[in-house]
Amino acid sequence: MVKYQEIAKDLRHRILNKLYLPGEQLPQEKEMCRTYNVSRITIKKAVDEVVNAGLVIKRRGAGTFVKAVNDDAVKELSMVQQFTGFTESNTGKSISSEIIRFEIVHPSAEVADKLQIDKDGFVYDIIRARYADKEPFVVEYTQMPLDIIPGLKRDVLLDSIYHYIQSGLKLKIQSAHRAIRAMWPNEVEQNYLKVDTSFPMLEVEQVAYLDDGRAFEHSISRHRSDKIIFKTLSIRA
Amino acid sequence: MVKYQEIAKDLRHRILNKLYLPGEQLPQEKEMCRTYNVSRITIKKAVDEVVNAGLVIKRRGAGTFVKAVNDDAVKELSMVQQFTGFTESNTGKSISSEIIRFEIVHPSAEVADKLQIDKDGFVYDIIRARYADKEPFVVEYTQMPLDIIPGLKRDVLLDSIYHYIQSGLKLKIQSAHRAIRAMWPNEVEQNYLKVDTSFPMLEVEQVAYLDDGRAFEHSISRHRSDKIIFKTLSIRA
DNA sequence: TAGTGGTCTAGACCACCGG
DNA sequence: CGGTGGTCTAGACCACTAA
Repeated sequence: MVKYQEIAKDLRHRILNKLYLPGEQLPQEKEMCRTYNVSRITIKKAVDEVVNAGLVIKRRGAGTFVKAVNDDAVKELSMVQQFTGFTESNTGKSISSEIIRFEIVHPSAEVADKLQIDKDGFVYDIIRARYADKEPFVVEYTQMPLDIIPGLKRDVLLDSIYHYIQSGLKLKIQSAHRAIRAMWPNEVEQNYLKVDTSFPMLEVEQVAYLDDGRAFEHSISRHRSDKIIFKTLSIRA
Repeated sequence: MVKYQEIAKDLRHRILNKLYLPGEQLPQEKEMCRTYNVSRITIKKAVDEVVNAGLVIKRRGAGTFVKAVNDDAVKELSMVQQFTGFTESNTGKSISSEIIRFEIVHPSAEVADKLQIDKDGFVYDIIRARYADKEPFVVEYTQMPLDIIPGLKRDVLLDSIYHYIQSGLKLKIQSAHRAIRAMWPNEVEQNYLKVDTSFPMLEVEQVAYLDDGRAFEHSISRHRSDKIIFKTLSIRA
């Protein structure tokens, strides 16, 4: 691990352990340079990481201050920093999947546009219900281009597609663009998730990208609203 | 505007105008240094802005590449960069408010904890219904500490609280922590938003912070699900 | 192995905040 | 006004990718 990450980790720990209290000013950047024996740009990069983690605030002309974030929120901030911003009530539970549909088709015009691929190409068209300890919590509709993700089999769908992409195909996932809405469940979701017509669902539509810039997945996930919360942190530019 | 922002703006425009095509490699950093006549760190900071805007991807050892993002998504990315990530179907409409409740009370234990204030202090307790061209779209439940936001009056609530905080009180808003869920509407929401018991709602719970680190607002907004989409972009660390 | 972006330095000047 | 963080330089070395 490089210097600025080490320093950022140290600052996070000091804040979480209340060595720096909410509202308190952190040491100035020049002083930190002496403390950690690094240049000022390195300190700046370290502190910026902690700003983006939501723990502190910088003000030109004034200093750097610890935010008054409550303890529960702080714990979740470390989660938000992960790739997904989801808090599912599934931690520690065993996840399994049921395959509802697994076909190869031409993409719809909409999906072809979102994935920026040709309408004449082929995509997997997958529908899965996912279970945590045999409790159903989400139905996922996924399309992925055949030529980017070759060799998909049923056993991969039963396990984790993302694991296959990263470990099996050695591809790297870079980012995801998401849109979140509330919805009613359709008939499929009512059946698999065991909810009635009026039960509210949280829909997450996602386009995900590899580190070469190609879109490799379009998916729509319809979650039972009692099983998921989406958390996010926005910092004003 | 400083150099790296100018360069970032130029790169964004080139990508949006297809001078750099999806999948295409951008000029290497050293070449950009010559083109823009700046140092490499400045180029790095400019390109990082474009990465965070979701338009390009950097790979050590390989280069910087334009993401295959579809045009609609690109347009919305510039919106996502704003403070709020919301796409309401309200652009260009006149927003008005109806005050349902406006009291000063002691905070609940939960709100006191989330705002990190004393339970013996006072907070405004506000409930508002908000309209776009007389169409109701959201009910907001807001608590704000009296000593941080003094002098709140009914006419401010009818207009914009955020405008009063920034222009009237000269305070600066730094960040917001949000949790998003799907829900049924309660009786108040059913009445004001003109929806029935089973209509799904998108709830956004928010704690907002000033640039001195103090939490100044806790709010819960219940949106008609047909009037709002929440958009977000996550990039893997 | 050649070429890419990632990290880091030591120092300079600037914009902004607060007393 | 002194002190803060913001920007920027010119250069060095490193880690990683791809051929």
